Amino acid sequence: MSELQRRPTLMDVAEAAGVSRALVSIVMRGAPGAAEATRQRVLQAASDLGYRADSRARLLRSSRTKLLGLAFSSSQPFHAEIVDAAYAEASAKGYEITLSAVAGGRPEARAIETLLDVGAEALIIIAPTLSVDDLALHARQVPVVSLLRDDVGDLVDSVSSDDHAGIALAVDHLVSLGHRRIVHVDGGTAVSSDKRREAYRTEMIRHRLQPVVVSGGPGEEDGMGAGQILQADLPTAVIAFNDRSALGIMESFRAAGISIPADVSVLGYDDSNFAKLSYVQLSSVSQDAPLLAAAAVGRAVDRIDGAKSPGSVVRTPHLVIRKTTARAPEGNSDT
Amino acid sequence: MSELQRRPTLMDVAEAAGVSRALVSIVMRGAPGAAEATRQRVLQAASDLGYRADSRARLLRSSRTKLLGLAFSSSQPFHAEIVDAAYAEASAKGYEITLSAVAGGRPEARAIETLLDVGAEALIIIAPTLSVDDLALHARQVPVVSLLRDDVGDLVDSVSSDDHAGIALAVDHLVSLGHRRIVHVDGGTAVSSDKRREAYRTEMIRHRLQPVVVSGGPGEEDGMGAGQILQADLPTAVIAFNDRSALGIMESFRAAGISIPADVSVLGYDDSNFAKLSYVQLSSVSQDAPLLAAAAVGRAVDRIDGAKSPGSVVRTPHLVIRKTTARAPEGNSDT
DNA sequence: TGGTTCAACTAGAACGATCTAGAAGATACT
DNA sequence: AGTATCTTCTAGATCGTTCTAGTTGAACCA
Repeated sequence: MSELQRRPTLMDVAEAAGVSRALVSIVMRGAPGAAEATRQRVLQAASDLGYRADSRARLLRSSRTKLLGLAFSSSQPFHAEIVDAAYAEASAKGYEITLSAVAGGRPEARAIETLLDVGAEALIIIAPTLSVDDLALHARQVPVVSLLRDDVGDLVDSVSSDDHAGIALAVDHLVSLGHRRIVHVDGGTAVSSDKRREAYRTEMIRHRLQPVVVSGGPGEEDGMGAGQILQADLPTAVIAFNDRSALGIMESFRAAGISIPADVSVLGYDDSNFAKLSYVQLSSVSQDAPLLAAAAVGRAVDRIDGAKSPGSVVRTPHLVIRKTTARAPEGNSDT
Repeated sequence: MSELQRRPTLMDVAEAAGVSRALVSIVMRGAPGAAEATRQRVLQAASDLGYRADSRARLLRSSRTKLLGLAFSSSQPFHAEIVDAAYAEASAKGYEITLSAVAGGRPEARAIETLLDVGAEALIIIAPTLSVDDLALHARQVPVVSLLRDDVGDLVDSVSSDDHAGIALAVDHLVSLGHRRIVHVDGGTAVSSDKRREAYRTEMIRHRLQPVVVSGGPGEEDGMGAGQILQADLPTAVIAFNDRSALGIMESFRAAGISIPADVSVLGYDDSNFAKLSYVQLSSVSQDAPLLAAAAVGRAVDRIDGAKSPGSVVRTPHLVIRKTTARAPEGNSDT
């Protein structure tokens, strides 16, 4: 019944159309050098046979794959947003993207192997955890672009978001609303947690305010825990490490009857999809996934096309104000 | 400085080791037919040169890619869970997986093209939206396994979860807790919404209870809307189309001061990652992503290895009871 | 001694595309 | 007419592997 027939080759199409292999190749690539009539005849034959070029053979010969390898972590919603955007950008530049996920039992190194095996011409790695040396090793073979991490040595490109600027936006926004007691719930050991914490400290001091950091983490649970601690001596505003943490903080406040933003303002980071939900409406610092993705794809393509030296691109995040931040409550002065 | 050097080939290794190309090939594949001493010499030369087999050439020749193509939707967290599990299962069976995402501007057809282009030997498509005819078309070329959808004709395999059994579990559970006024908030136009709604109806009738369906959808917002409606005449239990909808329903109840599960029990569907969160603790019907993924990969590999006819596998979901379901409140009799 | 068997190795043809160089035929120019 | 030029097409090499069919030489046996 459903037997798998051998895949037709250039030769089959050539015979069917009564021309040479080479000419079929010309027609299929849309290259110049074929008469219009013949072109039509060949295309007809090809579609009759259900011909589809074997990319292995094609790429073996031409050594161009037009393929960008993208390694991401399947458990991170933010990565998924970047993946989406990368597809769009790549296809606009005439490239395809192959994905490889870093999952539970699947280390980054493995994901990269796979990408190279299918012939990616460049690697885009979201938040690489590999050592600088390992990254450099791969960079000798193909251009490597690191996304969301910038301390990757000078052999690999990096595209990242300016954490300091993001936190500065957050602090400025809250200060301009009259807040003075602004606490930061940090990301614990998560990537870029250190940067954001330090940025928070310097920005607070710049405003001549007292920085207070409560330790947290990247998940809702971490936010919950931090929220409990904060209730003992409630500040007027909280800057969370990310949106998920913010969600936990808010949940803990709500359970205690603390109202947001009347009693306390909460600001997230990432502007994740769920921040937009009607019942969340979380104000957040947006890293703008589409822009980051576009920049990464752009770098990768430039490098493939011969741009000599790697460089680093830093994008400035922006603030998305929704319903969880408001003016500081009256008569709440600090130290 | 960082110039990309030409990738070393079998020939280079052969010269370095002073043997023929063929022998190097034998050694690299670990095939029998080389003396131990030579084998070591070749391996040494290979690692000195940093040799890594060109899979395009290899696969062109052997016409085996050991590659499974997996198409998924990047915006669905549940798909991500399946992807994770599929990786593990595939590598246990000696296969690699290439991913292709169905994203905003990127239709399923495009994703499939890409998978075939890189040489996938079989296609696993999560919740395919393609027509039965289109699927059959691809199935003539490679084995195709449909995940989470079973009406796909008899040329393609399907692995799905038994929606009727899942809903039956849900209804039975609530009935056993003494609930009689159980409402279903459906999934609107979402895939398998019809099936779950019908299953709910028959199961309710089987228990001689009055089925009541409120129309909803797959997102939190849809749940919110349905929650508002339900408040007018509160039932003792709600079965949501999925977890996200359940979350919306709960949020709407909470805002109205209705307590869960004291006043009303809420049951989700999917057992998503967030259902486990400490402040959610949602009871839910689990479709068991790892099992589904394993079954799909298993089918794909069997078909590649020559299993003749496609078949369909249906897995039975199970119930995960957490904190949102409890005994029905006393003295709340129905019609 | 001469034949068989076996392990260790190699030459060269695949695989299915692209690419280079050139042939054949039509057209234009002097 | 003779030649240059352009378009359309083709033969054959090539990419880096694997595979088939050997070849070589040593060991074994009667």
